[in-house]
Amino acid sequence: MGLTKKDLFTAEQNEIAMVAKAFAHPARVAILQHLLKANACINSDLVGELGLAQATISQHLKELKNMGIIKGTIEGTSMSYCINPETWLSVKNTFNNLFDRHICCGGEDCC
Amino acid sequence: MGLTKKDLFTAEQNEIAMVAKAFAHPARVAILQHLLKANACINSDLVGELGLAQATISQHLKELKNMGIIKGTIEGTSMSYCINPETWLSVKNTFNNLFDRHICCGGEDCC
DNA sequence: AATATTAATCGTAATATTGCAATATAGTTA
DNA sequence: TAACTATATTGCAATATTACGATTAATATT
Repeated sequence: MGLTKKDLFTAEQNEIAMVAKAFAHPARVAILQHLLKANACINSDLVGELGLAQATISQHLKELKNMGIIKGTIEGTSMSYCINPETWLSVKNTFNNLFDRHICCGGEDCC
Repeated sequence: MGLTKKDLFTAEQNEIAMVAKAFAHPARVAILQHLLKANACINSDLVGELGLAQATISQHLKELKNMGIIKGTIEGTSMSYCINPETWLSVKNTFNNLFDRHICCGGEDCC
């Protein structure tokens, strides 16, 4: 059907899936990488940096902001976006908690 | 249009986006979590565990296998899936390389 | 006030994803 | 070899995502 059956899964599973979507599109990865490098930037910076239309960038920024992974503050005449440090750390921990659960293969084959 | 313009982005950005999709659906997260816990499992285990149809599970397993994040070996009459340790480590490193690029905010506000 | 500048939102089109029933395939067992 | 078991594939249908032009809104600048 194309409708994710969220009710079948745990809150943690839905949470991980939601956060992973922040990274699941190259434009959003590019935006995040640019923010990591530049510390902060505005919509028009990204329109120049990536080759996407202003409306498209704005939409990706909105999604990232809804996920809490970036935040925007009014900077004079424009909106300045940056990484949300608290969420960033939380996302890092969420992923590493998952990554570190793989403990098999202490040398021998595990499957 | 709904068509991701991959050619606008770097190989690394497309790679991260591709890998993130493994985690961007709760059913796939559930499958990976089950594999982390059980070490290995077969399609029918997952059909019982999650509430999805056999065909749907099979499709998610196929995607995860295409991404290289799991691998399947013939185990008697059925197909046994497990985490691919090499890819798992590589994905962990890819994400942490990104996570660790956030170095701002040594106490003061960064944006 | 008229005019830029900047970004958000709306409307729409195209493509992608999700899910499942039905069917196909392959190995196993009676 | 016929029935059974287990999984993959096919063929839809429904929903989600991506992208952009056009419009709107809000603030500066002249």
